[in-house]
Order: sequence, then C-alpha cells, then structure tokens
Amino acid sequence: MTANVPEPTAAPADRGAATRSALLAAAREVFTSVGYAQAGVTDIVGRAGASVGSLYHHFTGKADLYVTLFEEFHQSQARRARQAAREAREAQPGGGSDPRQPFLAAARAYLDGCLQQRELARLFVCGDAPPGFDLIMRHRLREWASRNADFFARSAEPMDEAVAVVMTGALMLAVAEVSLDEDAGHARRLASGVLDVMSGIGAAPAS
Amino acid sequence: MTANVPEPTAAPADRGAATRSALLAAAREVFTSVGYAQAGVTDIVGRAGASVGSLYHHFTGKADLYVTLFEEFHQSQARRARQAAREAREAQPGGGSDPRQPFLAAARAYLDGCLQQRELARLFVCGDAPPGFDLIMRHRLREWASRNADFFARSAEPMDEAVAVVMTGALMLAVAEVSLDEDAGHARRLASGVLDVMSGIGAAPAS
DNA sequence: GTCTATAGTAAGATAGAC
DNA sequence: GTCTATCTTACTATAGAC
Repeated sequence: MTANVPEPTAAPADRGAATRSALLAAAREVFTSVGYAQAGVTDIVGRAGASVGSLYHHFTGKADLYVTLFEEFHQSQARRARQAAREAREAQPGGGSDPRQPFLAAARAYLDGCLQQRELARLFVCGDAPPGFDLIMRHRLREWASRNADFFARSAEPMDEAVAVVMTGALMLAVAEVSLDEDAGHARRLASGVLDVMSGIGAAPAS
Repeated sequence: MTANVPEPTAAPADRGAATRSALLAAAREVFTSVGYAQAGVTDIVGRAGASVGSLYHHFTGKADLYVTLFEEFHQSQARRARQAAREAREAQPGGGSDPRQPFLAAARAYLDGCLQQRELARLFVCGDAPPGFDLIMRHRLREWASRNADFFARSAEPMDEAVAVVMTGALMLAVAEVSLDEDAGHARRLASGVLDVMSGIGAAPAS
C-alpha cells in the first residue's frame, strides 16, 4: 500500500507499449511522407524518440513495421465493414430477401474508409512496399471477401469460387484506384460505379 | 567482296545481342528457382557466362533484368490475345452482333498463356519482386484491358470506367490465382469459371 | 564497342553494456 | 527494455585491357 509507488509492476510494462506505439506512429509519418524504400530506420527511431535497438526489440525490422501498420489499418476497416453489414441486414424488410445487400454494404464501407484515410490507404497501394507485401495484402483481402461472400452461400450452393475471385479482384483494384485518385469527387463516383457493377454479378443468367 | 570476312560489322553487334539474350535466359532460370531477392547478380552472370560489367552495360541493374523479363512475357501474352480476339471477331456470324466475345476470347488466351508458361507467370505474382513492380504490372494490365475493352465502347457510350476496373481487377486476381495454383486441372476450371462470370458483367440491367 | 577485376557505399541487422 | 557502436552483405560504379 505504498502511495509513492503507484503500480510498480504495471508502469514498466506500459513504457514498453508506449515505445511501441511511438515507433508505429513515427513509421506512419515517415512512410507516408518519403515512402518505404527512402525511409531510413534512423529517421523513424529519431522521430519516435527511441533507438535502433528498441525497434528491433519490438519488431523484426523495417518491413515488420510496415506490415503491422497495414494489419492495424485492415482490422479497423474490417470492423467498420462488419458494422455496416450488420446494419444493412437488420434494415432489410423480410427475412433473407437479398443476401447480397450486406456484402455490398460492407464493400462500400471498406471503400469509404479508404477515402477517409486516403494518405494511409495510398501508402499500401502505391507500390513502394517491402518485398512480398502485395502477396500479404492480396491474401488478407481474399479471405476477407470470401468470409463476407458467405452471405451468398446461404441462398444456393456453397458460393462459387470464380465469383469470389471476380468480386475480390474488382474490390482490390477499386481500392487501389480510389486511394490513388487525386480528385476526391471522381474517386467517390468511381467507387459507387464499381459497387453498382458488382451488385449485378450474382444475378443468375436466365438459362 | 572479301569472302573470308563475312559481315565484319554485323558479327560484333550480334555478339552483344547474344550476351543480352544469355543474361535474360540466365536471369529467368535463377529468378524462377531461388526468387528475386535471393538471386545474386553474380549467380546470374555466372550462369550466363558473362560478367557483372556486361550486365550493367546492357541493363541498369538487377531490377531492370526482372522488369524486362516481364515486359517480354506480357508482350508475348498480348500478341496471343490479339490473335485470339481477331479470330473470335471473324468467327462471328453477323456484323458486330456481340462486341464482348473478342474481349473474352482475348482474356481466355491471356489466362491460357499463364497456364502454359506457369513457372514464369508464377514469378511475377509470387510477390518476390523489385520494389514498385506490382505498380508496373497493374499499369500494364490496366492499359491492356482498357484497350481491349474498347470493344464495349462501340455498342453504347464510351465504356464505363467502373466496368473496366471490375474487368481488369477480376482478370488480375485470376491471373495470380491460376498461376499459383498447384493443381493444373483446378486452375483450368477456375479460369473458365471466372470467364463465365465476366461474360455476364456487361449485361444491361433490365431497368 | 565489349568485357574483367576491383573498390565504394549505404542501410539494415546484431552484440553486448546499462 | 533501452541504447550505442559495429558489422556484414550485396548492389552499384569505375578503371582499364582486348
């Protein structure tokens, strides 16, 4: 019960977490301003008020810093999208009248998030990334879309793989084009247009 | 008219071209076996029977070697696709009965090429590439699809940009998935499925 | 004009003290 | 957990022979 030493065990642990956060924040600033390749590890630790050794204690290296930034961004995006899908599902009149609406709402939320956090989103699609990153991003979006597209499965057979590829591919390029577009208005219209086109894909051909 | 010295000026020039070809062939072998990052320039020039200086005479560096391999692959693919589009257009009964058929034939030819040159195609989508490469590849496929999708424009308004994004994105991911798939049969079926889905995209919604 | 051999350089990664 | 000093690696560039 010593009042002079508040949480003697918790404080040091928080200090590590604070360093980690500072490193991530600094990395975000440096990466978005000069790009990944140009960014030096020394620049990042300098801005974070930390040192090279700290960086390699918390992360495996520069690439890990970059990937971690993306993982956090993607998780945040997925949260928004999940929320939007839930609202769209509840807003529907009947039971499962149109299982595609939640997915489209989620995709719209994802694209909206890219528009709102434009600078960060641009970092991940500009092509200046650690080797193998686009594979990681592709995998994340692939599993995200496949999971959400399970809404389709409830209607008929277990969701055609080809439809998932088309949907995911379209979304991936839309994310890139929207994020890189200088004209915000044009980007917004493009996002809407892509969603319109995607909404027609599930339509059964009158065979 | 000296018969003893056949083309005294052409022979040295051919020698340079031969070195260049040898370097490209060696780079292809090394990259496809150990990947881009792991490949050393010394490995490449060693296998080519050339030297580091030769490499930097013909190319700007290791990245240029990789990009050149892709440009040649893509050009070859585009040639095949153009041929397939022409045949599809000529095979059509009426005049411009369905402007989508040539595009779909071209896309099918592109995917077929990836299946036939699987090892090389895999190199470009595995994620192990010089920084900024996926941006180059995206740009090439984007302009290729936009050019081919002009077939759509002949029917109504100047080709919706959103449709182009969906088509290109779908094709890009299909190329990646098909190239990386271990099971050749599954890859072939997936390619067909994606083309089927794409063929339904242009269909006018009954508004 | 083409190639060999050698040195430069820069940046990320690590070892070990505090 | 944090830091400083050091190292290693591999791409890049250049000088000079054929």
